[in-house]
Amino acid sequence: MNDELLRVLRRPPRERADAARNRTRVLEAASRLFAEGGVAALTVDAVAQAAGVGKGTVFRRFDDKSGLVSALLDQRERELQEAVVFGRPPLGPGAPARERALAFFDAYLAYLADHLDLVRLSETAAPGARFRIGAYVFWHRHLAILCADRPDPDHLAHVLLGMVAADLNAELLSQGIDWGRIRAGVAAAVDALVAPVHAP
Amino acid sequence: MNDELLRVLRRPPRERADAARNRTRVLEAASRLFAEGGVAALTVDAVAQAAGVGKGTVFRRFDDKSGLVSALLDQRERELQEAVVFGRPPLGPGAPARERALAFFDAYLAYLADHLDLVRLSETAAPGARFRIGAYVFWHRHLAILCADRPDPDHLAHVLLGMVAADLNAELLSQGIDWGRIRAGVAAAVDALVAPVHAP
DNA sequence: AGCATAACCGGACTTAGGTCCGATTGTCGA
DNA sequence: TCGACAATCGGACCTAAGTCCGGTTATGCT
Repeated sequence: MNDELLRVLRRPPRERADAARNRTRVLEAASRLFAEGGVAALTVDAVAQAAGVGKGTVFRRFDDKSGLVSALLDQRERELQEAVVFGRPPLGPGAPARERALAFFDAYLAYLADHLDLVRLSETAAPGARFRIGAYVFWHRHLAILCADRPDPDHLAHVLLGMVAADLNAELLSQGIDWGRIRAGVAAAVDALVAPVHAP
Repeated sequence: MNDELLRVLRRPPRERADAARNRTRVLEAASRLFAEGGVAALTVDAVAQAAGVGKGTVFRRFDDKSGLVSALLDQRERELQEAVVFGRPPLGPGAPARERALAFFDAYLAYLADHLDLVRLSETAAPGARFRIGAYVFWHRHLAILCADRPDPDHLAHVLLGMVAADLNAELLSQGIDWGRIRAGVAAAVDALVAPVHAP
């Protein structure tokens, strides 16, 4: 039982070398397949085969397909997150809440426009996947803090993020509503929703 | 070619008796399976077998699983639609736009609370299924008309409907946000978004 | 260096939605 | 009543996500 105690105290052993190598292989293979054939070519079997790895390995690393695609998007999303936390106003700290929110949605829509297919895949691979992605939780906190003076910031933040759901915006585009209208519409809504409670 | 002409002019032949009988059988089987085992029991194979019908038949009638579930919900949804078109204010015609919108969301949230699992299934069975359902198109028109004086009623109506997406609300419930908070939050958002443009 | 252990690997297997096509059967016109 | 046509039927088949488990290998301790 001394052994057990020691094992608990010991820091978790670092990732095995083969595991790390396989992770990068899988991500590279996925990236290449997507570049060549779009989302249609991005099946787990194809990725595993292209990476020279078993299917089980992919699922152990990334949990599910949604996780794999999220990992592909991770880099870009991280940049946006850092700009929000450490960047200059109005995206970063320092600007009034409403302007920060507007800046965030502008930046996020640009990101979405660049990666709509992949984001959509990561959000719809499994029902409810969208809300489990780390980035979603992050954006939700950010917006809830910006709306702190409203009656229910938690709910409002979810509603705001609903406007940038990949599925919705893919549908809007297919209906002929272009990114310009989307940006304008989102900005107007943010303006109306994040405004401080108006005194009558 | 005379034949062909006649065939075109002739009204489309009514649904074959066996086809109609099978449709009701499938719907009854689906309804029973759901009552007994919830959404988990609602697989297409199980429904087909319980209805004593081949799998192909189910798909021919209802296109896909989403269509089957939508058909199950059709009755209830129709009642709501009729109340909106022919009912008394504030849900029906006659009340100011903002009040009609508020009444609609209240009624829809009640419907959603009663059938969350099924609605979720019908909305997430296939990516983008939500927007193809007839009812969605109907609600979208209704709301766009109510927002006619806003800059982009089309986009705004989509954003408003985003608040009652089944997936989102299932997530909110699982996070401990109850229907009372949801109703209040939605009402506040509708109030802010549907308000006529304020003169500065 | 050698060994015990735990993590990792990978492919066979399961599940479920959706497609297809030969066989069947209802419907319409004569 | 009967025949031809077209819609319908049904189950075998396909695809793709996700699970499982016996074999393998890196790791860390002695």
